[in-house]
Amino acid sequence: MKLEQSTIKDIARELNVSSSTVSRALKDYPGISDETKRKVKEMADKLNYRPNAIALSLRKSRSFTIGVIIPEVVHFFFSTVISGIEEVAFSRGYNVILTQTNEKLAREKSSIDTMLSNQIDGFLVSYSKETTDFEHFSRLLDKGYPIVFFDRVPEIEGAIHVIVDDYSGAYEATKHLILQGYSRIVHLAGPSNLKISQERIRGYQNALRDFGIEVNPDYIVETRTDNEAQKITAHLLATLNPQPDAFFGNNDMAAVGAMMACKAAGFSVPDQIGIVGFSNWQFCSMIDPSLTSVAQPGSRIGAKATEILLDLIEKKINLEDFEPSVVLETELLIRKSSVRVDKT
Amino acid sequence: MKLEQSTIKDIARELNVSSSTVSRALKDYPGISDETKRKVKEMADKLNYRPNAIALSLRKSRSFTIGVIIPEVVHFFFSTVISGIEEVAFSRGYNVILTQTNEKLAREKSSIDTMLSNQIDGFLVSYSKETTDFEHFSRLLDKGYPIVFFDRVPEIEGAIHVIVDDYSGAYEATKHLILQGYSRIVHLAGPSNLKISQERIRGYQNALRDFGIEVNPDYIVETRTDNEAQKITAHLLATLNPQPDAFFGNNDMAAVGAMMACKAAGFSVPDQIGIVGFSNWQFCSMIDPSLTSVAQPGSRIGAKATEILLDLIEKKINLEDFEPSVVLETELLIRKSSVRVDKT
DNA sequence: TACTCGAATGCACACGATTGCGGTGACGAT
DNA sequence: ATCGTCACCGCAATCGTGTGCATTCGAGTA
Repeated sequence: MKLEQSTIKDIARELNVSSSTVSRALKDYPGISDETKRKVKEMADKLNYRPNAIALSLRKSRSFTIGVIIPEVVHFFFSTVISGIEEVAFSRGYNVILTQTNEKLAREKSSIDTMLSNQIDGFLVSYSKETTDFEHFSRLLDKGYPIVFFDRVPEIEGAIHVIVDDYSGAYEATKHLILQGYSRIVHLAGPSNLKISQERIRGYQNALRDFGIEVNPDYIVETRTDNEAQKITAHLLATLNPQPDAFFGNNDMAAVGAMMACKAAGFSVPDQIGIVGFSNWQFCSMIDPSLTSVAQPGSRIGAKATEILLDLIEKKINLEDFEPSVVLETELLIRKSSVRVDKT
Repeated sequence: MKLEQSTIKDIARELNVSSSTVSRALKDYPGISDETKRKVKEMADKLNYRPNAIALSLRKSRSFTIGVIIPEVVHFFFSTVISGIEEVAFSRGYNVILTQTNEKLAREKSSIDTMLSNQIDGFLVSYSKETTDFEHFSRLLDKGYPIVFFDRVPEIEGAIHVIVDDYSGAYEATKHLILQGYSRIVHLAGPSNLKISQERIRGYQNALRDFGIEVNPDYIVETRTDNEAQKITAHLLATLNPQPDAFFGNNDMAAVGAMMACKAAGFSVPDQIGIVGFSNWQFCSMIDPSLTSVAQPGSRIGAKATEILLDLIEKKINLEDFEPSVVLETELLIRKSSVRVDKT
């Protein structure tokens, strides 16, 4: 029932030396005889010694732990980001402590608090949908706390971002639909307080304009939950005039919802109605027709954000002379849901 | 640029009292005057004091942190488990530190090492596919370290498990196919060293037997990666004699792969070939035809495992008088892929 | 012999919080 | 004047590790 780890003192006692000697011997300090080093290391091995990271953290005011704050774990995109984060953190010897906010601001704040208590070395944050005021972040930034935001990023001066090029992703998706002959394209948009939603709307609008299609505000509809896209689409199909012939979803769930609604209403996809999603979730290639989607490199986002954060922590880079925003390219993966054989 | 948190000493200095008094005042110890308590708390507030969890951990040999070791983060089932874990841990004041093994044994071991260094209070583990020897776990158990295994569980004496009833899940799925009139049912099985795979195979076999259908070993095929199910299915359709009329996948990816292969080969699902998956991934209801699947309550598994672990850590329960295995029920969600209109 | 010098090692404190034990001063009782 | 009591508070050790400085010891030198 004893969980006792052996400590440096145990080794010291066994060998009748002081703990300082043991500490130095283990780290190959000069000024310790080879003989002693050998004996210490042997004994450490024998006692199955593991340095107490907690004690180390206390001493160095460094925990070698980074805190990740995300809205939801059960979300394909975020899970890939986490994976990227974990990969880089592990390889550089850092631990990852994880919380999800479930899109709640209160939870976001309290997570930050407990992480601060735990002396984490830095934050990786994608904030909640409820978050409109960023004071709790800027306060940390002012104190010099390393934070890297990803995906959902606040407009705070000096805050470092890692994002995908939502604008051009949306632009390319919309352009693709236009080139396939669709013209009455509905955008099922995301929450308007998120910059990513705004950027995607902008990309959508500009693509339309560039091809001489008028932007109709009725064609931009905000969907809040994952499930309501289907209902909304059914409603739009029944009421919009002229009737839309394509749907561009802010995410894949919305796009799939739209697809189901179209099918249910008797339209064929892609012949009558084209559909494009955003995120390239796993199921895109599994559904019928397979869903064209804008791929976000989630794992690369996580990896890149983590690299920057750790560089900041280790002072390899300075906040001042650092490019505050890293933009990763998206990729439009064209599948069946948006490719018409007959392009009339 | 100062990250300095204020400490108990700072409060003490400001107020000209000793740090012990501050500590006691903050925790409402008796023997401290109300006046002092008030002043201390005020000052703590003013200095934005946050207790240093690291120092506390060192003192109490408790970190209020649990370690989660899973094969992969980017996996619908595991992400729901993580979500459940995080939920319970957060509500009980624990941190979650996360690593993925990517199915590598070496990574599993090294993760355990760093977590031990970090003095975590207990482990939640689903081991890697490479893991066949459990010595690194049983050694910890022998030392009295709290571990709760979930989903993939080792056969170690005294190890606590939280699993779903894979056997009856598979049994019900197979039974459902049989009742729908399918009889030549292929099982696309998982890695045979995992108990969950074995249990699912057993459920499949027993259902067949109970309905008087002979178990044909050729109809049980192991699929190792997520992507190969499609190829394997195509091959089976071309070579097996008699030709199968249903596929029961060890997971949803395999089932979808089978579905695509069937469609590609010109069979209609579910009329000619029935398909059932396992896990009830999000996309099950989004594909066409929607996929019948055995739902695993991932989030409940995570939550339950965490509750048990924390109870163990807090000695609310004893290993000795504890039911070592918690089995959660699965639920067969019947959708279109397995329901024939014409049951000939 | 006395002195210096370098190699090897120990002492003591720091990191931040907790806690058993003992100290201080006021006050009342004898 | 002495003692006991009580409320209130401080001292110092502790957790495990790292590190500046002092110490020890033996060898070498004048």
